[in-house]
Amino acid sequence: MPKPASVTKKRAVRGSRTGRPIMALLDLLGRRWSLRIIWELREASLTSRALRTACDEASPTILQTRLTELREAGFVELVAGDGYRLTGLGKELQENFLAVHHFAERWSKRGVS
Amino acid sequence: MPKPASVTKKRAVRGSRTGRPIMALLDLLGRRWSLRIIWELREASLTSRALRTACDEASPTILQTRLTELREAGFVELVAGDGYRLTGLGKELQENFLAVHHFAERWSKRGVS
DNA sequence: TCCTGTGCTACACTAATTGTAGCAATACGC
DNA sequence: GCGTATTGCTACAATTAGTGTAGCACAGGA
Repeated sequence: MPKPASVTKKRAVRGSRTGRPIMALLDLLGRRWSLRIIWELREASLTSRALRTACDEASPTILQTRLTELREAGFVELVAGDGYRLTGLGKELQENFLAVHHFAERWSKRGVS
Repeated sequence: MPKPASVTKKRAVRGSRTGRPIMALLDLLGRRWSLRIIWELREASLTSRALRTACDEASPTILQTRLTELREAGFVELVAGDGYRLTGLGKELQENFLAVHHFAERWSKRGVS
């Protein structure tokens, strides 16, 4: 059973002190693997192991850290027997990134010097 | 022993080897201050000092690194006498983030526990 | 029982980021 | 000329964040 992770001390999102939510979000998403995790969960829920595989065998330490942060932010949830998946809020965020995805395709086609 | 750290050695975007541009983009944007820089340049060009101020006095070392990466990616350019500004490509990317900005506002209004 | 898979953590190591200081070049006013 | 201020940018030690490997406790299934 998941034990309440009590000892997470520092997790306040940088920029949140400014009172501008975009700063807090930009900071959270600007941490390694955050965007990638949301991206990989875009279609189906994944177990922690499957997510690790999808994320190019990233370190479980940092994946676990990011998952905790994303869960606290309300973007991701852990469903018993089904692994991690996006919440409604997470799906909303992900949809905003679809545009970025399409942009990435166009971007890659340009001479990136 | 501390190694002789030469600057600007490795900057290939992680994930680019997979051939999936979204991975390369997610990795580039997932580095600290990348998203923030694009955000701060959304309306006007800024000199390096002004950008540093806008970015909460972030270290010039990393800002310079990110600016170089973003310039190589074609999102940002340095205009003599006018500082840094988004390119057409950068503006395009930034527009995709407007949706995320609006999302951030709604996100902050929810009980973030 | 022995497997296997899950979420998750410990640990030492390496890479990334920070903070402070400072450089060379340019442009001002004197 | 000289001082001074601003630009883009860099050095470097210290700190923080992330990596990689190993392993834990728990929950089925055979």
